[in-house]
Amino acid sequence: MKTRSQTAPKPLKTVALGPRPGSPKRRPRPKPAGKGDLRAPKKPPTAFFYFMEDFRKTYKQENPSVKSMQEIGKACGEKWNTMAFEEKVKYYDIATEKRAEFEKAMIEYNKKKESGEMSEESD
DNA sequence: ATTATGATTGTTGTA
DNA sequence: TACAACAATCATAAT
Repeated sequence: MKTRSQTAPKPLKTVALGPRPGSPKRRPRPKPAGKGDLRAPKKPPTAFFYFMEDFRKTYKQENPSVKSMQEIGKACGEKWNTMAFEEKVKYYDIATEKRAEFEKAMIEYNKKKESGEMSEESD
């Protein structure tokens, strides 16, 4: 089975990967306190995030002194850009599968919503 | 105690 | 085509 890098072949493009034009402060995330749509499937992490999961472990092992994620984030980005495409494909595959699952979950979520989630809140 | 912020790239939706 | 917003993480600052 070969790597099904469907979306992998071209990680480039999109908008300038460098300094994005006009990047104002990202709006603060809504407080999780409101248990509104906890059942709504959230966007799956991207390949980069999966890579970060592994990277964090390694990074912490070699740099137990590091504290915040910011340094790790930079290190991740730098490493990611230097990573070989073949190694990236591995993460792209995971992300791709997760996206498919996410879409499926979204469909079921919509169905459930129409089913009776609106009038009766089980649980 | 609780919440927002900081940085990183990828994916997606909208105009 | 191009931009805006959001995904996880977690120490830190602020209230």
